[in-house]
Amino acid sequence: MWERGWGSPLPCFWGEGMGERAHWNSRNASLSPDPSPLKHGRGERYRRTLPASGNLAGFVGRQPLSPMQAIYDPRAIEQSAQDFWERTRAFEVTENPDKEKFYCLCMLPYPSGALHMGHVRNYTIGDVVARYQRMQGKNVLQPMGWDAFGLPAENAAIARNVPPAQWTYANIANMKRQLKALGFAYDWSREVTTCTPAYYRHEQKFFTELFEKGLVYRKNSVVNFDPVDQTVLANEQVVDGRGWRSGAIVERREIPQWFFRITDYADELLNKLDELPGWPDSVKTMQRNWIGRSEGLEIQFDVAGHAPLTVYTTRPDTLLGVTFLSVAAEHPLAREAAAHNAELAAFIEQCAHAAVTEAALETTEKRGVALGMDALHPVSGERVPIYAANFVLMGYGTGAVMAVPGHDQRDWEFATKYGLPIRQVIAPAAGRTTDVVDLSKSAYTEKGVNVDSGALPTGLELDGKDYASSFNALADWLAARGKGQRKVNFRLRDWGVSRQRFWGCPIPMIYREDGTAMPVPAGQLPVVLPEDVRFQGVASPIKSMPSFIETTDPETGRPAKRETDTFDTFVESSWYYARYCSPGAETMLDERANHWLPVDLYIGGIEHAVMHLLYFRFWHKAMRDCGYVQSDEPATNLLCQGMVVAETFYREVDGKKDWINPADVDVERDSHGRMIGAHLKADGLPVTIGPVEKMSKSKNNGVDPQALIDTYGADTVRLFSMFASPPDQQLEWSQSGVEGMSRFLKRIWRMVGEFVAGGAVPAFDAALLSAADRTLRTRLHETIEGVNRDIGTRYTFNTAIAKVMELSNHISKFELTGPVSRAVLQEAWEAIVLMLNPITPHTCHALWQALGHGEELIEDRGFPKTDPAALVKDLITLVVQVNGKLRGRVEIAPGSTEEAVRTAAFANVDVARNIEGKQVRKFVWVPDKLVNIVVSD
RNA sequence: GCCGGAGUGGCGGAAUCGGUAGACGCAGUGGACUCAAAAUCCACCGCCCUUAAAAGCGUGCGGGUUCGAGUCCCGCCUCCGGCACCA
Repeated sequence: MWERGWGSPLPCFWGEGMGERAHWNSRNASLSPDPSPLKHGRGERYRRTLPASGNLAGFVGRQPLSPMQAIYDPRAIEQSAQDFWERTRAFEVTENPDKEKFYCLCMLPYPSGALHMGHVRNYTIGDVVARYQRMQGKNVLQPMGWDAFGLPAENAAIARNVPPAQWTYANIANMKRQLKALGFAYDWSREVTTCTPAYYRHEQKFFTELFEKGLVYRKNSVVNFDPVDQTVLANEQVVDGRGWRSGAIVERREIPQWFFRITDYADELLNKLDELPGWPDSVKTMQRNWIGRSEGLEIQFDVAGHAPLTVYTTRPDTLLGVTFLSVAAEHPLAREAAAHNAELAAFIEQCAHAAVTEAALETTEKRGVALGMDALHPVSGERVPIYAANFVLMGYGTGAVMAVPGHDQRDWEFATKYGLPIRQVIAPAAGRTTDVVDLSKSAYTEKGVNVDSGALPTGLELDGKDYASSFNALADWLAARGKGQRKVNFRLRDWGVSRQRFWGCPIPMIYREDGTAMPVPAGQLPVVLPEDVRFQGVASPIKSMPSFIETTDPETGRPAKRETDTFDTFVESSWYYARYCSPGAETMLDERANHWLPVDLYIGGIEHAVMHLLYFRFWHKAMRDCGYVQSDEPATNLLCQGMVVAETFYREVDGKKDWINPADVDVERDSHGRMIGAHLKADGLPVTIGPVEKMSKSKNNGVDPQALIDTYGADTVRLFSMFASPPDQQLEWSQSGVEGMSRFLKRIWRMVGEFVAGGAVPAFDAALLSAADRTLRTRLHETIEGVNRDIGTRYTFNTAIAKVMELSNHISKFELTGPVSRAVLQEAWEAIVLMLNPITPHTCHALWQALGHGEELIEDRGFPKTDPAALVKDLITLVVQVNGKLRGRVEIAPGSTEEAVRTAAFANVDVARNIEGKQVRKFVWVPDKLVNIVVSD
């Protein structure tokens, strides 16, 4: 494990012997100290010390100021700052019409037991933005809560024989303590826990409202069924086609389930994406593709003696190329044909055990069996065979598709495999001369012009027509004969919310004696999930609990049964953001929600790009249509963070990899710093270096944030998570990188200490600035400008930190040269503390006091502002290229004319050498930036 | 399979609107301080050829556009996220 401990709390304080280490003022000893009176009785402060850590509880909250200790002691600093925030309720907010609001929201955590680095990263990003926005004078809401229902609690309950509720609440307590230790500026008075009736009662009520509006319905849908455990399995619980616990071959089963009509909102969910400029393009593109709006035709194929088969296609132009149809294995037609076809029956049986995920469907080998039935082509009247195929699912669309092997690659592969005819009816359009059509090698899938359509009925000419014309011709012709119609289709499917699990919100429905369903009346809500339960096996306890199930029909008083399924946990996470705005409200939301919504910045993992973020948008629109909110969209800006990854190490034992935590490994490097080997600390023997992968239990490469906080302090952990990479890319964990951040904080601490120990600060007077003072001020204000842009608009916290580091490097080289040099340094240090405050708030809370201020909330001080006068420069460096290659630099006044620049450029000795004896062809001038002299021999 | 990303020194990354590739940090090398170590401070640090200077090469691979490409276009490769019951 990580080395723990806090270094030695040396009784050594600034002003008592460390002063001569302060190199800038020791070099310039004659310039300081200033004899003028001290600002706030500085001298006295250095005589007070923090008590030894461990005795802090009695200290914090009563002493007015923490004196500055020579050694950077994160434990004491962080405890003191956190106590100050808690004591003053610094981050509790109420609606304030006089201030601009900013709602900063992070995706709420699942209480799995302990924080992981992904949480730390997510919540640090949120906290940096929240504190920064507060420093911009805004009224910032930053809440936190718990996505407390879910599968892992049931697994823990089964494994340890504790009720899921007990496990969940214990995890919440632990993780809340960890969040507080990281110093996040949350308004905890708004905390929500989704597994409490106080939360889910509103969701049950809203569900019944949606039911009354017709936005909820019940239909059959496929699940994974474990025949041994007699239970429904999540996709994650199916491993290689078997139940993860029982090992039984999983079966597909159709059971009735509740659905939200999210497809009613498909058009709005799609169109409103165009009005979300603050969302990443990648997420909007994924959502567009997920919704998948398409325009096509629904076409009927007659089947002798049966109802016609309806297929949907976006390529009706290829209709004359149809050589067979495919239906799902569960299709009634296939079932009927199987009655006297053993091969087909066996195939259907096999399909009943196949995985149901789209990925599995698309990647498993396409197979099929002929039904021995034909359909009639609606245009040509030809007989085309019908196949049962494993890549068509009942329930998605009509359960039947038309196959055009000449112009669809999947159909081509199927036809090639089963010897079905492949017919070309599309040829490259004029101008597409590079297209090669060789149907013996692959399908031609481009849109082109129709050819070889054969003998067509009068009034339907296709040959020579392009995609749009043949689409229209066929749509009209088929519609006139009742064989087809235009149809807008969506890939998006309705949202199935029924789960056959215990640890979820009960679906508030009642089944009457006649089997019809009705919602639980408002007066009888909430339907409370019993918390004190023990699992007998793996099934949900309420499914065999008469006290839960048995009820009465509220209209007739006759016996009735409750629904025992619970909601998908995405339901709870679809509206928590709104509930934060109305804490304690008797209804789901009250007027306060409209004050705070929409969320100004929503931060979370990219893995939620489609499902959660689409449900979240859908729910907001449904709430709007029920009168709960006024806005159309839940969040105006979205920031998706990357994963946290780490190196992996392992040893092979009997061909099995035994993964070793990076914390337990020492790495050897060669003289260039390349990693050449690693060995286990415990036994000194070598281990194999694996790839860099997402932190996970299975690869044992997770790093415990708590151990890092204990060793380095929360600010170091926060600083590292923000510095190591930009928020939207993956973050690679590095032990030495964390140590580097710790070094930086210690260095800043020491430098501020040395500066303060240098004595009083003269008043700032621009007229007295030396050249060096002016240069430092220019750098300072360039930094302020850059950091404002990086944190406020670009969200590139890594470059903001780099800029502050660069500035601190300049300060360490800065020499006092004028009467107001110390005033410039005071300005610089105050600005640095303010700029770093969103990222390392505890350290900055202490440094701010060290710089002569009282204990106060830095957020209310405001973020530093750029002084435009400080940005003005006398000379700038202009780059001179010859034929696009850098050959020289010239110093020139900003705003110089092209002629002046040309003269200076040609006068440069390095440039002259490179153009000597050559002819100047062109002179490219980019004002105040560069010139490019194009020459030839 | 489909959808969306990413690929730059030994490593994480910077280059913000097509204009100086490698900011900042880590690792490493040399030095100062120390009895010594740790800590700290100073210097160096893409590759290649060099005493040095200068030149050449260099942003996953192959082409293209441009005075100029990490950045734009076309075609690939590899890795990562998602694919509807993990959250």
